[in-house]
Amino acid sequence: MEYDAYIQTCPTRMVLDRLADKWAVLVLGRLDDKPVRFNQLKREIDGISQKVLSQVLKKLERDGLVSRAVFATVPVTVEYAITPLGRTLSATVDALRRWAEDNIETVLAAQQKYDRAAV
Amino acid sequence: MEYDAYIQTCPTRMVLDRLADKWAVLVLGRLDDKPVRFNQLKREIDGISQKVLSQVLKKLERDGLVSRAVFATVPVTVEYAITPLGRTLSATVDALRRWAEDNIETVLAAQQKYDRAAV
DNA sequence: CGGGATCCGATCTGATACTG
DNA sequence: CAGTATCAGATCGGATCCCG
Repeated sequence: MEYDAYIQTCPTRMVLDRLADKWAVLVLGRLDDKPVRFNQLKREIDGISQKVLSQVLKKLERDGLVSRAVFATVPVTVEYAITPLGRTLSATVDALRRWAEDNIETVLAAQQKYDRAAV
Repeated sequence: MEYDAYIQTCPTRMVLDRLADKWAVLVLGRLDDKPVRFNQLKREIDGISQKVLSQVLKKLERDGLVSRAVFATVPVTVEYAITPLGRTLSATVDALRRWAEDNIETVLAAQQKYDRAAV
């Protein structure tokens, strides 16, 4: 209720709120290569429901990170593509991806140590 | 149920799941300067409840991103600090922060355009 | 001071069904 | 094909009370 207003005052929080949706990151990553259609995205992103995918795409489009193109074929074809703005964000997220891959071992080790101590 | 098992196979998803918690990022950012005590954190991070703060700190500690030091004062003092590992992640997140600040105008403009069109 | 335990309403999700 | 609408279940988050 007041959070929406508050969020506008903090850009970082806003962007993080978007990325907080892990699906958004996966969708963006998937679109980074080339435009993809709705059901193809659904098939390629393991575990996402069509409802959530549709919601995520709408948010990404609203933020100007993804574009939506409709082709008047029968049946209709809709292609989602990453925008130049989306691409710059994607590049930034890549740094995070690298961090994750580089440090996953360390994190997993820390978790195991923590869990053993907690018993 | 099976998601926990799945997540282990994808480092990026795991790290994103941690950062997906917007509070985690805020806590990490706040600890980046210097160690802080529990209630001080609660006061400084606007809007967080003590329950959520406690949960977030536990997760960050489990991941080895934050350390917890207890001092036997009366009453007891607990100080949370960022670890070297946490610091490297924090640096990566900073890139995201910069992207957010640099592009917030563009994103807000896109949102307004989208909302006008949707009417 | 630094939390844990509990209750409870708000939110999110998945599954299913339907449409242009 | 590309979605929207709906409903029931799971999860989350805040508020409150309590303890060492």
